[in-house]
Amino acid sequence: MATIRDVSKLAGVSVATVSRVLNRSGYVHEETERKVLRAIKELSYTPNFVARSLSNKKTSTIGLMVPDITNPFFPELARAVEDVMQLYGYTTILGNSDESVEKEKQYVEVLKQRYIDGVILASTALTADEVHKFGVPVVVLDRALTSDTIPMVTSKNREGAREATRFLLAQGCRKIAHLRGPAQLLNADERCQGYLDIVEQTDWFHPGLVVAGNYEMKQATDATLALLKKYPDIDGIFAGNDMMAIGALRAAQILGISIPDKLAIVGYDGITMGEVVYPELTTMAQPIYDMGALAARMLIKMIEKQPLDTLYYELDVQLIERGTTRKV
Amino acid sequence: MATIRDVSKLAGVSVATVSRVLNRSGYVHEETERKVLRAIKELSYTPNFVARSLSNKKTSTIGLMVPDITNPFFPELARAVEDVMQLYGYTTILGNSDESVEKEKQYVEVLKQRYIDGVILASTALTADEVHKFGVPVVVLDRALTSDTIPMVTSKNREGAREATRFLLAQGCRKIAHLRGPAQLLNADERCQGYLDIVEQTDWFHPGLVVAGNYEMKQATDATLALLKKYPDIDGIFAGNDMMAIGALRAAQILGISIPDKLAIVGYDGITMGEVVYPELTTMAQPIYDMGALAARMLIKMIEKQPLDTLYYELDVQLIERGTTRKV
DNA sequence: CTGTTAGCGCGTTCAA
DNA sequence: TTGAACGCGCTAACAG
Repeated sequence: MATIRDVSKLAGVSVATVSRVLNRSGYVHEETERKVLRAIKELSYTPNFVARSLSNKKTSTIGLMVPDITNPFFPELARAVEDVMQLYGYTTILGNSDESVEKEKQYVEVLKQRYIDGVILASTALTADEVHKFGVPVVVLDRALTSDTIPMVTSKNREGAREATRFLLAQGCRKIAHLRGPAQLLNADERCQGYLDIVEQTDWFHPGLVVAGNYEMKQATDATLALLKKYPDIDGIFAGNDMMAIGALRAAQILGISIPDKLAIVGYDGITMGEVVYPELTTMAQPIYDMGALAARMLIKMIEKQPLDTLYYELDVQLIERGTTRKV
Repeated sequence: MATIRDVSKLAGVSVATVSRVLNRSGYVHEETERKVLRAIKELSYTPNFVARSLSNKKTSTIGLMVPDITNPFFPELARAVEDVMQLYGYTTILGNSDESVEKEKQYVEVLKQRYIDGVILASTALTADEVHKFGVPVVVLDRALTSDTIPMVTSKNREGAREATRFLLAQGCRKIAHLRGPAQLLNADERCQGYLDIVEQTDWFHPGLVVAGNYEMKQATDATLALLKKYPDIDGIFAGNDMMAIGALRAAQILGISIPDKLAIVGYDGITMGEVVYPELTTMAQPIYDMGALAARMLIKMIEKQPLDTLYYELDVQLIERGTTRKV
């Protein structure tokens, strides 16, 4: 690998000059620039990022922490982040935290040793304080922590949940249950709240219609089986995420309940899996890709010290009507 | 951030000595070591990887190139790679190539600038020659290129396809079709070959039973719709991957063909999506996680200049019987 | 406009 | 067993 020194010799100039044309910093005579460029081409020189990083303290590398890339919500997010980063000349390091606060902190430490420029935390369980201590630019994605100083992007969980529930009502459902997500997660709370906003005042509502879940399919299947056994007159289910909605669908299929005629189901997320089940899942879709891309853009701005016009983005969600609800 | 110099001052020794205890290289008096360790702790010093990399030419970072992390086969692979890398103190950079040879090459160049230690290429379209030119350790995963000098891990595609087809036969299927993968991919060829090995000599076989596909669901649905219309007596389908198998299942559902009674389906891969459809997909499962983990281990060995006992691993596949085939 | 030189933080001879 | 000093490749003053 040729170095900047080789180039400077071949071009008959100093390394500083080469550095200048490389970084478009400072003045360089046109003629000189041409010579340098020619030398660069001839040696097929490419600057060494590590050396540059050492003096710069900038690596053009960011970290993306997800709970588990295997969880169907995150690949699309990761894709979006990577796409944008790539576009701006950044490289992205992937980390799985398994929802463990410890692993997450530890990972960030490792990344800091490597002079990482910034971090995107998807679905973190960290507190705002802990995040501040990192000392590197951070954007938080999805399951937000509560803070008005940390840049964040989410979707309109509560409003989306309301809309989904209203939709079920409009479909003619007269007893709607909710499979809620894990208690520690803010977004699970918000979605549950949205559901309650709509149904709490109805004459048929009672707390037994809200069932605890963990965002996973298997558990949701079992829970739904039990739920439908106890309350056979339930004719609508709003699930806190798509995986649980699919779990509910599975339960209905096991019980031979016809979907969507006897039971309508609406999920939340808009992951691809909703399209492979049959009937296909009606869902309140988050703009997953957009969320990732936006977070990436925000982070880049922070890294490059540009001002953020908004610190907190709450993106719109959109109902996608498919087979698990009736056409109206 | 404290530097090695700060530590050396506090401990009253030279930076060389600190370096020695840090890397367990050379002799250090026990007493001296204690002093150094104490200073390190006191300053909560942690070595700067970038500086270390510059003199080392080693970054403890590897690149993982996948066609698209959004494709359900790859998250599990990525997870495995990341887990192992993490375990050995490496960090992994994720890249999506979109199957483009150009993007892939370009990405590797970027990574080389960053002194990446090695690369795992999942499903590459590069030739052996091109890979050699990289000049960094490489392990190729999944859709192998043909070369006996590049370390590689795959699964027993041909044998697995045979077994899957035989299984369908044993189920009593009397006319089995095959949805094959893209022509450029070696593994698609191998799986198709395996299918042919079994059925070519039967009296019912004819080339019309092999249908071209692209490993995607939508196209497989359409293809299957057409296929079943043309040959209504098909009672078994072996798909080149799970997504196409799910597409076939969807086609059957649309046509109201009862699965598995009238039509049995077997996929290939063992991705999680096979478990969310109903009936659940019978599939010839690859040990995806193991493949990723193995590739990661191989790469680490190469990086650390340890000898590889085997250059080419072909892991066993395993039939997972689920709902799209009858119980025998 | 251009060159010299001092860091960036750490590893590694080479002497002592 | 320890320390001084140079090199890794590049950026950024500071002089000219």
